[in-house]
Amino acid sequence: MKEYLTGLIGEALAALNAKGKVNVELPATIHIGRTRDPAHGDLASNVALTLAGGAAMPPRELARLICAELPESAEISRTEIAGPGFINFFLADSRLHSIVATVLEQGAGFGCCAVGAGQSVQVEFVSANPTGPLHVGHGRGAALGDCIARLLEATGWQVSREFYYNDEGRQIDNLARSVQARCRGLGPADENWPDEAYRGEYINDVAKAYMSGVLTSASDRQVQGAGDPDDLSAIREFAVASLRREQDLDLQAFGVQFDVFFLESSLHDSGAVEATLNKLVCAGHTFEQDGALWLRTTDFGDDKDRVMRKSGGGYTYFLPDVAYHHNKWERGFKRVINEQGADHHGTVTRVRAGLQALAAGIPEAWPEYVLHQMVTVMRAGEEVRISKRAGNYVSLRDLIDEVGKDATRYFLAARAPSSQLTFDIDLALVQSNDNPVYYIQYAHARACSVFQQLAVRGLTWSEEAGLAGLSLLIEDSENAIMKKMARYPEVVLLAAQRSEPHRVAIYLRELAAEFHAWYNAHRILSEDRQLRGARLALAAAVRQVLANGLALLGVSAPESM
RNA sequence: GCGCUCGUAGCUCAGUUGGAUAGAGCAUCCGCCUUCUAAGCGGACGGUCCCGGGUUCGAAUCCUGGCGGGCGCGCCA
Repeated sequence: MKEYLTGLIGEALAALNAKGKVNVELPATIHIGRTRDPAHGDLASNVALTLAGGAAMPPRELARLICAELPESAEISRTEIAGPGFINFFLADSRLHSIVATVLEQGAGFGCCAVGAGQSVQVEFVSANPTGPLHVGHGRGAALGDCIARLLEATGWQVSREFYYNDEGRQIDNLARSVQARCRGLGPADENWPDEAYRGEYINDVAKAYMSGVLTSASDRQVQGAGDPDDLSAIREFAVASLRREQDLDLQAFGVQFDVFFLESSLHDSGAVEATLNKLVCAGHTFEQDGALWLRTTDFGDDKDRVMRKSGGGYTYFLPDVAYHHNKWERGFKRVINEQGADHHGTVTRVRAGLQALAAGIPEAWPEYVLHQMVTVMRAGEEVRISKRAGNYVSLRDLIDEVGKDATRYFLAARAPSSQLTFDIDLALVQSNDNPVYYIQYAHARACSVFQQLAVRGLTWSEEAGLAGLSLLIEDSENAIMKKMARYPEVVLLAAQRSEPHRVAIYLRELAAEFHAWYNAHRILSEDRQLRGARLALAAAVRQVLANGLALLGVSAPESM
């Protein structure tokens, strides 16, 4: 529709030029925007404002000339000049009504498009190391990453969800030693309790399971407890599997699934880390200093050079990171989105610099990053510092158990990733009924219940007849709903393109509000059969759009509440 | 100190890449259930869009300088 209007305006300007009434250069782009206030029509253009200077006439005068010269169109009921010189377009009612038919016809596919068709994209998210249960911060990553993946799927992309973690290394050693200490009956208060050991109660559970020979299975591994407190390596294997399993359960409760679990250790085992190192050395971007091997990342925009191999001989985390991303590239992902907490923003430049140094033809801005700001957790008016070592935890699972999957997902996905968010546990519990997600779900349930009432009253409705009577929908609240529904595909596309799922959440709240207002003001099950039919068609369309949007957020759409 | 990021109503947050009178929810106050679900609706109250300059027809939005919060700056991951 916007393209259509720019075409009309272009024609009008060309005609004015030809007639010599004005002399302006045709702009490269004519901007058409949606109006905020219904009194300003449906769409508006600022073209007269931007061209007034060049045309040497007042904007309103130019706008008047353009309007007079606009070709006749059945799509537009009227135009109007407003404010400093905006041209407001009022669309024909038939145009507005057609959205109802479109929604019902496309069903679950309404809002989807094919801009990503034939292309694959990898979304990496959560990527928590198996040293403890997932906390609220991971939850935000899980909600955002999964919603971004769903948005990409809705816009035609083929999406692979990936979870990367380290199953060896220092953190994992520490985990193993912590479990071992528990196996030996030690507690944090004991003298021989290892330094830096994890104190959480879950460590004790793992130790007990290990000692009693439990078979633990995670989505990507399965290990039996060996029962030997001296076998640190067996403890490590078992502990990693146990915590992976716990995380699986957390993710499952949250409605998140992964296609690939990628182990950092596999990069070492396959020789990919060394191969990456060799390539970097051969490419001539490395140097030795103080016994360590450095990569000159400053050549690629970093603010300081980075060590790859320590003077002691081991590799820093930086090198496997580069190897991992090179691996992603070699797997053929021309597009990769990494969803991470903002505390990792330092790695963005580093990893990209490392990839550039490989000279593998990887674009400079690859991979993409979506960094969410930190979640601060408040309880009893005080900030809860999350510390694995202290066992001070606000686990994702607790949250799901207490306020529910839907409310938690909505809460964590409904804010822009770039905004810090405060999760007040007490408030979340007290106000769980005031969570906007229920407001949206309630609108869906209400729409469903109207159809149940229809059956109860022994009435019937056909979509065909309902659509035939759409011209009877003349109330302001009905127009508002139809306008809002027509926007849905744009919202989905924008949210997908910008990796901002919160746009869908905000939109759904607005649509639900329009629906509730209409529901309160007018009876859908009117005595008038034709009007009833048309309103039921509108209700069915709203129900569909709400369901589609909630699905993008991974939130259920209940038929009754 | 340097880098990234954010700053909008008492609180939590939107604001469609520069548009018209800056919007929601919660909280507070006043109304609405013998009629399709009151987890709802209508109304009121509430603003120095952190501050100062700049760009232009027009700035919460872009540029610049401050102030304030968060995060990151290790041969830790």
